[in-house]
This record gives sequence, structure tokens and C-alpha cells, in this order.
Amino acid sequence: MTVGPGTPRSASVKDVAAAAGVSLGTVSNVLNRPDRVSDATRRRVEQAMAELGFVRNESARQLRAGRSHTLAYVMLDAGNPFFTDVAAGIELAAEAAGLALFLCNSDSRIEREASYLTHLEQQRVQGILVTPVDPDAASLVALAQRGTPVVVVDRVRREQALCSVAVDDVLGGRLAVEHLIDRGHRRVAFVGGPPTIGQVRDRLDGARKAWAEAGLPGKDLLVVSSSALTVAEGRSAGARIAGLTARRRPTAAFCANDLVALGLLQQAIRSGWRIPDDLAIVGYDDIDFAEAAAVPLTSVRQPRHELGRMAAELVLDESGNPEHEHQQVVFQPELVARASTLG
Amino acid sequence: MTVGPGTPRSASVKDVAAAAGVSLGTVSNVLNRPDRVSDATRRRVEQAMAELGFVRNESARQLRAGRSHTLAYVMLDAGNPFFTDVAAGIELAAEAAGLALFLCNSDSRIEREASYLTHLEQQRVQGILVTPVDPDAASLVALAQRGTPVVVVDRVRREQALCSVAVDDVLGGRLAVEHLIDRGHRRVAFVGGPPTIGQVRDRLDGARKAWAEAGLPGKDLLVVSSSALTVAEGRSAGARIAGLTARRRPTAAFCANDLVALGLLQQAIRSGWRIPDDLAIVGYDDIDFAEAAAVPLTSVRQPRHELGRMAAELVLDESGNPEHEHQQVVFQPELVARASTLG
DNA sequence: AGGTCGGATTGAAAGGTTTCAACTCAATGC
DNA sequence: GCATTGAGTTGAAACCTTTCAATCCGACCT
Repeated sequence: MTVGPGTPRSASVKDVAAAAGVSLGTVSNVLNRPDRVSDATRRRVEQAMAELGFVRNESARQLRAGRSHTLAYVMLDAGNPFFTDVAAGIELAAEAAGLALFLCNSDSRIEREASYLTHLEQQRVQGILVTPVDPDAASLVALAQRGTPVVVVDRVRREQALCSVAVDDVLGGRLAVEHLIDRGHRRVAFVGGPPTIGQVRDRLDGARKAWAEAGLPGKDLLVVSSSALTVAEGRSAGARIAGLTARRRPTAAFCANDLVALGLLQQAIRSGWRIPDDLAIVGYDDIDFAEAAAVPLTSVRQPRHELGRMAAELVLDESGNPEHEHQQVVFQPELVARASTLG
Repeated sequence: MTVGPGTPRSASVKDVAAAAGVSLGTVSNVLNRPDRVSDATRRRVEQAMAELGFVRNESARQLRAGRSHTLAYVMLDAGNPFFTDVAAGIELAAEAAGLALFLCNSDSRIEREASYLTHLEQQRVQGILVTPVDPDAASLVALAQRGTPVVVVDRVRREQALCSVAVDDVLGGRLAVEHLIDRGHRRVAFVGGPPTIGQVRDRLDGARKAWAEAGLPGKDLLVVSSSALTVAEGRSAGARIAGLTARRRPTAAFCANDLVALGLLQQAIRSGWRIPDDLAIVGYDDIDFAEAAAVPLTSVRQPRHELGRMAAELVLDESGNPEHEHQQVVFQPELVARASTLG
């Protein structure tokens, strides 16, 4: 009945077959093609399974079948709500396809990312979604070429060797700055860095384009660079802005992500500034905490769920469709205006 | 050399053995006991592996060995920073033990939790950590009895059938309210719910004990209940507090978690209150966003990393040590005082 | 020369599942 | 009464790795 502690390893189909007085092929049929088995036999087998506490051995199953029932997402930072929201989108698609989704957190460490990718490849997972530390790494292509479907999430790859799903960051930067120009700002700071991050470069790029197209002088779009996209760095940027002379001080700031924007907002409030009268702020990502900030944050929203869902669909297509062709999907961001710029 | 797309399933030890002109036992030795193989042979085998793009098949390995190199954490809500921090602690211990950690998000849905637990059991993972939707479910004990080590995280179990790791929530509630009493508050609101959540009950319990021990009248500790522990619910609670008459309105609020506290804080600022002069606020969990709030939040800190690390160590002990005994570990929380109560 | 030792290598067996060609047997058709 | 049908059942083979007892062989000893 119940199995005491220290029991030998769990029952196998063979044991079940013996207990039910059938062959092991029949047990397998009960599991995989119940319609081919007579009702009486099926019931007998099911009862034997229950009594023995039979648990299918997925390893053996996978070994035989060659494929698993699992998808994995190797994320850059499980602590950043943006990525967990992307993961939620992936999960939706995985669930619909009847697959389990395992999340792995590389925490931006390249050796941990590599270790997870190896582990997942050895497990023969059905597909890997990854937001890589280095989106141009050749190891990703090699991985895909050895047969595991790979989709790059939230990073664009120049070449066509892999599927990727991303959001147009140049457009996002443009939207943010056009909004600020519309609101009458003529001296604006871009806060973010380091410039090695593709996202940061692109968002700044878009900001500059919008600025130039409005005919405004480049020197009035100043860059306040940070060493990471964190709350702490946002605060420190705020302190630097406070240190500027009144003539140079910007009337608005566009931050490379919401964490930075929240830090900046916090520092601004500490300095006694009114938001947005003394300083308007635009963030990026529109994480849930953006709306919940002391002054609700205007932010550039990315379709996070869509991003995840599309990535999952691409990886499933690559895994199941022999005519699969690699695609680079780019979504459009959208500005969500709130009190931090609207007054 | 490189393997084109549409290649048949990857090379096996047998293929490597053939390519290197050795037996398959030798290939296995190169992988598992390199010291037993002569240098020349080892090099030849390694080269063959590289040329064929050999990838170990973890399923076959596991099938033979009976155990995997994986731990899993089934979390209640991947979007709550508290749980991702616990996961980070688990990861530390898993990494030290040379195991991979897979995260699964049940999203508080009982059927998804069940589906993940089944999947993980079938995969024969080395251990499962879980913050369950229902900590008293019998299915967890059954799972453990069938042979998979299980540790309950952040929930206490009455009986001794399982290991569990938690933080003393009664003490946490006590600390929060004692702090408020120390700061001179004599009318305090507890904000949180629903009371079906064990944490909520315990924290309120602790609050009441501290209140009674200070000799204060029970009616001055009012309960503002919410239907979930979210930012939105915090805002709504704030609105309800604002609606109270001046005589009844509390001078301080103790929130069941930081998300609620952040919502309340936001609403309070909108109402034009000064924090903490018009309303002091204490949160719970001390998530990173608590310190980054517009008014840095006083909060009850739980040793999140420790929680995760200890849980992982218990599950490893259960998996490796035949003399393992189930333990209920309870950590002490700690109050972190910040501007939201200190003025 | 004969014997011993030990490092290096071998190959069969085991682990649990799924598949599939082959088989059984009762019912149906002629 | 014999052939045909088909639903139900069977068991060997395959998937890939690891282990371990057995074997090989060159070096060393007497």
C-alpha cells in the first residue's frame, strides 16, 4: 500500500505488468494508447499502478523517444520584473503546447549561462529560449547547429543563423523624447549606461534622432552615463544632475530603464524637487512598479508577454516544423504617459 | 566538421569510440575517470568528440545512475522579488554542490503546481523545494514518501513528515508594532489579507500580542483587510484609511508585505499626507524596492538568502544522507528602520 | 626463461520505456 | 467446416550510458 521510507527505487512497468498479470507491452499501451486496451485489462493495470505507486520514468521515456517535454528560458536577471513578465508570456505558450517550462537564472554571469546551456543541451530539452549576456556569441549558433532549437529573446542578432525576438529600441527612444519635446522641454538628459549594452545604445540613438529632427541643438541633449541599469545608479545620476548649474540643468530626464528612473525619482524627491514641474521623468519597460511609484512614471512599454509568447512559438516551430525558417521579429514599443511628465 | 542542419540525432559514445578506434568503455572512462586512460588515448578520444560534436545524453546517464544532477524550486510567484531572492539563495547552495537549479512558477495556481511536481518527480530530480499554494496538502507527503526529497519553503508544517524552512512571522509582527509603539503611536492599522494566508494571520497575531503587552486597548489596533497582497490593494486600503474620521484615523500602518505598503505609501502621498508625520508606514519582506521607494520604507527583513540556502542544504542532506531526519527550521526576522517611520 | 605485477583497455550487462511485427482467439461469412 | 477478420495482447529490440569483471601486455623480478 503505502511505501515506507528507504524503499528500493520505485516500481517500473515490468513490476506493474507482473502485478496485473499482463505483459509489459500492455502496460505501455495503457499509458500511451488506452483505446487499444480492453476496459477490464485497463482497470486492472491502473489499479496495479496505484497500488505500487508507479511513477513514469521520464529519463527512460526520453531516451527512447529522443525528445523531451520541456522548454527552458535562460534569463539574464530573475530579479528584474521585465524578465519575469517575459517568462510569463513564454509560459502561456508552453502550457498551451503541453510542455513544462524551466527557468534558469544566469544572473548576467557568462559562465553560469554557459553551464546552464550545456546542462539543457545534455538533457535534450525541446527548445531553449535565452536572453544572452553576449548576444553575438558564436556558442549559441553552435548549440543550434548541433540540433537544439534556440531563440534569442530581447536581443537582435545581425545574421540569420538564429531566430530572435526583440523590441525596436530606437523607436522607443524616439517616442520618449518626442513626448518630452511635445511637453515643451528644450533641455533633456539621457540617463543610462554602460554603452556596451545594445539597448542603451539604441535608445540613445532614437533619442538623438528625434532631437535632431525637431531642429534642437545637440548640446541640449546631455548624456548622464551610469555604470549599470539599477536603482542605485539612478540615485547617483540624480545627485549629479542636482550638481549642475541652473543654466545647464535639464528640465526632463529620459532613463534607459525603469529601475534607473525610480532611483532618479527618489533622489529628485529627496532634493525637494516637484515632479514633473522641476524635473519630468520618462522610464523604460513599464514594469508594474513604474505605475506604483510615488509619482506614477511615464514609461515606454514593451509588449513583454507578446515577446515571450512569440519567442516560444518560434522555438516550437523550429522544433516541430521541418520547413522552419529563422526569423527576426521586432515589436513596436508604446509610450504610456503618466504623472511624472503630465503634471 | 561542422554539422549541417537536418543532421541525424547527435553522436553517441559508440560513434566516438569507432572514430577514435577504441572501445566504448574507454570513451566512458575518458568522461568519468580520465586518470585511468593513457594520455595518448585520451587525446585521441577527445579529438573524436570534438569532431563529431558529441554531447552527453543526460537521459541515458540518469537512467543508468538513477539520479539526476538537478534541483528544482517550485515558486508561488516569480514576479514577487521576495521569492526570486529566496531562489538566489537556493542557487548559491546548488551551485556549490555542482547541481543545476530549475525554477518553476506555479503562479499560485494549484493545478499548475501539481503539474510541475508530477513532471519533476517523473524526471527523478534530486530534490524539490516548494512554496506550496496549500502547505498542508497531503500530496506533498505522498511525493516525499515515493522517494523524492521535498522541502517546504516559507511555510511551516505542523507535522514532522517533511522538512520545512520558514521565518517567525509572529515575531515579525511583534517587532513591527513594538517599533511603532516606541515611536509614540497609539492608534495603528494592520493592513493585509486575506486571512486564509498563514503569514497574514501570524503577523497580525504578533502585532496583537505586542499591542496587548504594552497595555494598549485592542480597539486602537484596527484591521484594514485586503483581498490580496498587492500594490493595488495597498492603494485601495489607503483610500479607505483616508475616509476615516480624524478621531479614528490611525497615525501609523503596519502592512502585511511591502507591495501593500508601497501601494499605501503611494496613495498617502497622493492624498497630500507627509510621511511619517501624518502616517508612519511599516512594510514586510524588505524587498529592494522598499529602500528605493519615494519615502524609504521601514520594513521587517526576512533572511531571504539564508532561507533559500538552508532549504537547499536540507534537501541535499535528505537526498544524500541515509540518517537524515526531518527538521523544521525557523529563522528570526529583523526590523529595518527607515524614513517612513523615523521622519 | 618463467612468473608476477599493474596499468590500460575491453565488452557484456543493466537500467525503464516505447514501438512494432507477430501472435491468439473469438466472431463472422460463405 | 474452413477461411477471414480484427480487436487484444505479447515480447524482443532499440535508445545511450555506466559499471565491472575479465583480459591484455609490457615491464620488472628472480
